[in-house]
Amino acid sequence: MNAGRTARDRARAELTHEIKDAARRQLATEGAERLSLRAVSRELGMVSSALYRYFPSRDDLLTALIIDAYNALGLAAETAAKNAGTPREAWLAVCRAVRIWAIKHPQEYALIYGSPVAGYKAPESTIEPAGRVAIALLGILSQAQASGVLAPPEDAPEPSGLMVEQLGVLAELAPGVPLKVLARAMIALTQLYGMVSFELFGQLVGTMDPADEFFADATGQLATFIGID
Amino acid sequence: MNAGRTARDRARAELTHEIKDAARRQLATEGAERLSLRAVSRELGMVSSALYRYFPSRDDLLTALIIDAYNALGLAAETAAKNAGTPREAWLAVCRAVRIWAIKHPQEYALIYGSPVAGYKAPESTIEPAGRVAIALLGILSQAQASGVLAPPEDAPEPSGLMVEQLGVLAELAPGVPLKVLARAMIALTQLYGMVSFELFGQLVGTMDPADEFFADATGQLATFIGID
DNA sequence: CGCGAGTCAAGAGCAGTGCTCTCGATTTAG
DNA sequence: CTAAATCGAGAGCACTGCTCTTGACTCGCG
Repeated sequence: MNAGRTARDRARAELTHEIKDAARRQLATEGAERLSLRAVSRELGMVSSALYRYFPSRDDLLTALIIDAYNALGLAAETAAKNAGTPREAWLAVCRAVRIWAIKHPQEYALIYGSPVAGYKAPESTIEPAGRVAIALLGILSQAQASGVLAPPEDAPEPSGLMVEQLGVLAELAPGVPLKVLARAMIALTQLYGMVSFELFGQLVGTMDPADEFFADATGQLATFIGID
Repeated sequence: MNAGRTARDRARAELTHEIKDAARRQLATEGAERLSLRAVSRELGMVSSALYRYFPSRDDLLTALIIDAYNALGLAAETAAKNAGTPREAWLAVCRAVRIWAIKHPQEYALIYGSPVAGYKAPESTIEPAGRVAIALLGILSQAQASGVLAPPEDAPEPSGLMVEQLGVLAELAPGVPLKVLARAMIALTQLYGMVSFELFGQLVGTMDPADEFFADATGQLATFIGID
């Protein structure tokens, strides 16, 4: 617990949290690039310079929000995976969870999967939370493989060249899953985010919008494409 | 020709072009949200307020850049389609052209396919150039259908419900192409942009980066998935 | 040709931004 | 109890987008 810490430490942690909350509120209404330290400080009734005691720069505040967003999305994905039955249901549930979270938090989704913020360089600390969704999906594949419901399509080409070692990195997180299945999983993963981004960023207005049916169709077809029966 | 116009008109057109060029230069080095009207005006040796005679606001300048970017990408895609042999080669060539253009103009790609700019509402004038790549791909499908090299996979599910009329809009641009092929084409299209965005936005660093082989593999597999032999 | 209307760049100015530094007050730790 | 660390407040700097006014220039109509 935080009982061992001083009053100042607890106050600091609380204020840090309040700052992020206010920033998130402003993020939702104004968007990432209009997020203003001064506006946040105004909302909290403090002076703008005081914020710099908690976040050394605007970019650091953004980094904190980015990490929180990755973790929130990752948690949503992991929860969906845990509460599903068969591997196929779990895969589809994770895809749905990603989309639903994105629709519910469009600005935060844009923050992590949209264009990188102006010259902003993502620090090391973001890459671990950024991988949680992918890891959840790989875990489902691994489980499907173990329970024998993974039917690698014969017509899938065997990866070659550089891809062998690139997919090897993923294979460590999904032991026993054939490389050609992992290659198709990467295709499905990029399709998932392409589809969600298109929907959120208004790219399929006039065609597949609303995208509920298209989304269900696509994730289902790609699950089959991967070999999750 | 512009011979019929006055000296003032020609000067205005030229300056408009120079402003966009300078803005594009700054876009490439600074990113979209750090694009500054004052910096552009400084580079052109004029005063910031003078720019407002040419673009009523920063958003209007961005809109002009967005339209130019859509058109440049669309032109690249159409050129690739024209210079290819078989429909399958044309399809793959368009995919490659999109990726290459995106890599060569990352900030402009981010401008049109990244997160929408802060509260910026895309005007009507952007939707027509935005469709050029999709229309080029649909044209290839139509051509493949006409020349009999389109082999709609039997295992592809028949679209139902709302998707039927949504895909119907696309069907007008690709007459004769079965709806289930169009559904898979939309899957391939969203995958294409998801893959390119992931690569450009640094999302697959540590896994599939560099992405050349993965890109070739994915586009090839999805072309087959659609039924373009 | 001449002159009014339209167009232009320039400048000052407003409200807002991120960020730095200094200053007293408060709290912590030795 | 005292010295050090931390805190919020405030002033200030260099920016930003944008508006309004001013005086000069150019165009086209009569």
